[in-house]
Amino acid sequence: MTSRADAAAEKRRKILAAAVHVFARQGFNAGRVSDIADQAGVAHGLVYHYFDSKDAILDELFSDRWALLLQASRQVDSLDLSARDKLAKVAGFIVDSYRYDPDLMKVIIVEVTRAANTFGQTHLAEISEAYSMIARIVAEGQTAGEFRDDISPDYGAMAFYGAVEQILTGWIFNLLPAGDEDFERATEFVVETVCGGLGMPSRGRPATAASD
Amino acid sequence: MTSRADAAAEKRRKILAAAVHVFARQGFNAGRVSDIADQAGVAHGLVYHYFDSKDAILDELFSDRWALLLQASRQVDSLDLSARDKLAKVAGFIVDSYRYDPDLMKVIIVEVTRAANTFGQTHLAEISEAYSMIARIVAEGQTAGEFRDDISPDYGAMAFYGAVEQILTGWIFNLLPAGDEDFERATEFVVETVCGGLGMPSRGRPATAASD
Amino acid sequence: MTSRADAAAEKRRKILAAAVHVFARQGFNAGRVSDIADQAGVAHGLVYHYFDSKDAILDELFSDRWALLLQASRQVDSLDLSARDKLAKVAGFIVDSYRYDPDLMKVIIVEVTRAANTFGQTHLAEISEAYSMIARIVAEGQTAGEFRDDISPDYGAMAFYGAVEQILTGWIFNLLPAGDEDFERATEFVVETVCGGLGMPSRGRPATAASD
Amino acid sequence: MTSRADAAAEKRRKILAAAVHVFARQGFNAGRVSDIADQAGVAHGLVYHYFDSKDAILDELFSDRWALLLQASRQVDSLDLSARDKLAKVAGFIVDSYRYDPDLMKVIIVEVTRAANTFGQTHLAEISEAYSMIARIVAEGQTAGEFRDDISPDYGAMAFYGAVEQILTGWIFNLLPAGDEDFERATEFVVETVCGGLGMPSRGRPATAASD
DNA sequence: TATGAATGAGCGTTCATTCAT
DNA sequence: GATGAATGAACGCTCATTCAT
Repeated sequence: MTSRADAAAEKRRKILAAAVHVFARQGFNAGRVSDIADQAGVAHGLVYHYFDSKDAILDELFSDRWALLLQASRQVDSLDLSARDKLAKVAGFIVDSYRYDPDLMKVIIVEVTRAANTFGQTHLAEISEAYSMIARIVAEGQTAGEFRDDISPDYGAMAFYGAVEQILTGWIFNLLPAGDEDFERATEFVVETVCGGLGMPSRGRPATAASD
Repeated sequence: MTSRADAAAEKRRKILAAAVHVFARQGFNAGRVSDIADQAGVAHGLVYHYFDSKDAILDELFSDRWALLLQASRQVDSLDLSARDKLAKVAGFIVDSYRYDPDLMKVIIVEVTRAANTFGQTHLAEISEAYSMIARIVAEGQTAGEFRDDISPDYGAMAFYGAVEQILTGWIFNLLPAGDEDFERATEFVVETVCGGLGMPSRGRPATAASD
Repeated sequence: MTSRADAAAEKRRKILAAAVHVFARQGFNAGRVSDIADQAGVAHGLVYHYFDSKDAILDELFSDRWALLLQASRQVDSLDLSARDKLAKVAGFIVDSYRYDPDLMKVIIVEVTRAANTFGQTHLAEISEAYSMIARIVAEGQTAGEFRDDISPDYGAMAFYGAVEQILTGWIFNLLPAGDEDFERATEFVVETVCGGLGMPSRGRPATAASD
Repeated sequence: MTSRADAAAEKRRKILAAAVHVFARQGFNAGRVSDIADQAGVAHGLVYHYFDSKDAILDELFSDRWALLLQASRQVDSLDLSARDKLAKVAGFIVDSYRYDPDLMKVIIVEVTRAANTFGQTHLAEISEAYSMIARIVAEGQTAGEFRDDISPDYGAMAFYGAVEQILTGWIFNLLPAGDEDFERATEFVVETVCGGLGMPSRGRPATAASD
């Protein structure tokens, strides 16, 4: 009975997947609606039956995936874990997102989270919610005495998220190896770097910060 | 004597500045060549007297500024400083670049360093040279016993650079306060986060990493 | 059933006809794509739905018509006729082409067959095939003893074709009367001139050439 | 004393020569004024000191050369020669013109004598004067009983001129060999073809023309 | 004379979007 | 739902011409 609705939903998904493919390879601007239609195997007019505009496609692509990230972060935050482990789970989720669908994450990172004049602005609320969520985890870590409190949670969160996104950027640009084991170690490396610091643990606390 | 040549060079600079202005506000794609000409107060044809194409303008904008970053990094690396202080100087240079000309750095970050399909690809060699330079500083820190050596210098460099760029992104998106004191503290925060770690110093070595 | 495809093909033909009209009056360079669209009564964007470029329109215009000329020449050559009658048929075909669609032949002659730097170069193979075909007819006439053999077939062919094209040029420039009877006599005149010669038949063979 | 005027005239000639070079290689439309200036080794603004416009350059190029042709034809006509010999001298002059300065003749043939919408129209009077001159020679030949009178002098003239121009076209397109001996034989071939006819002299009068 | 910076009209082309079928 | 013909705003770029120096 729902076969018709199913078929429609199926087409819709096909178009979204095609858009990911096209945007990842050509970029949002260079990727034409007709390229998406070709990739999806439909007439390009049909794209407008399912979506209001080319922008709307990227909007949906981003929002859907980002909602998962927000949901995952929210859920992680509610668990009874150390701040560090929470950050590890968030980083893991992002890395796995890339691992599972690199094209989609590439599109999101390249076309949205840094696109200050276009989609980044449109989705600013969603994006900053993720940052806030991470900042909250950091703040909780500080409150719990797990994290030092001389670093603003906002800055800490940005540093953490930036480090993670940059690793993905490294994969996107083919500057970092992207084998299975690399994905597995990446999360650990990032968390270890941001939480443990690059410096030797024995080396006492940052003289620089103290003396400054 | 060279007044005519000077005037020409001056116009050229004016067009570049106008391009920065336009690209920062409208983005590279939405920013029209005629917008740049208007902003520079010249006929749009003149833009093509000084530049081969719209692309060439952004290329030059990026390459000129990035060359300064590479040069500064190279110079920093040659100094007799701890790895941490070297990273601090590099981060400081990037932050100051933004402080001195936020529009230009916004353009670079938004339109180039993450633009995997367009300018990022074109300038990949220059971009990755910066990453390599940072990785070298990390590696030297490891060799000197200042940094732990269980984190790949490449990943460490990416984490460090990503953290810095994300702070700038925060400013660009107006998500982080961007007053004078903020600029001043930012460098310290990032370096302290990446080198010292968010975790409490007393907390010994990362249990996670060790047990994993 | 194929009404839609038919309508599309019809539009395509309409655009080609409009292009002939525009190119014949303004020349290829001065004739704008939007002029063609206006003449065809369509939006100028549609021109690019059917053709790759403005150049492609002229390419097709030429190639289609020239193919007919080549085909006609080929067919004529296969008939059991004297060389003179074959040339008469070829000349007649060209004259009739002009008579039937003077604008198209004007475009071909003005924009292609003499355009050594642009379209003439592009279509050199097609153009020279026509010359070769004529040269072959001349050569066969020589072999058969119908034509004298002291004139290179290549030169003879060029002289013949040049004479024909020049008559058309005369019509194009309005230097020769172009009434129905003129078209009818033109072929005869050209053939008679080139085959029979302007000189008096009784006058024996070229004293000049011999004495020179 | 006139050294300054001489120098100026020298520059002027240099620019004309450069224009010939450029127009012959790129065509009138594609050849830019700045290309001409480059070729002449002067600033492109200077071109406008000597010429009113780009068009004016080609106008002068054509008119100067064509005036020589008209003058030569006029002079030939005044000589006491057979019509055939007069035509031979005219053809020889044209062939020699090409031989002496192929680029200039290429420009004239490609950009003017067939350019019905642009320069051909502008110079129609000059062009048609040449045709008339040739037609007069033919007519005189008929009056003198040297040429048959069943071919209109106008058509005969067009056939003759077209044949000559087509030989030049063959050289321009590299379809005919263009060695010294080729130049020498070319005139003879054309005159022999047009005056003597391709047909065997013995062959009596054209049956076709008579019966048609 | 000579330079080349400056102008701006003009054109080919692209492509998101609409809509009749 | 599905097609793809049709639209037209928009934009990068060219280049003849002008003119201050």
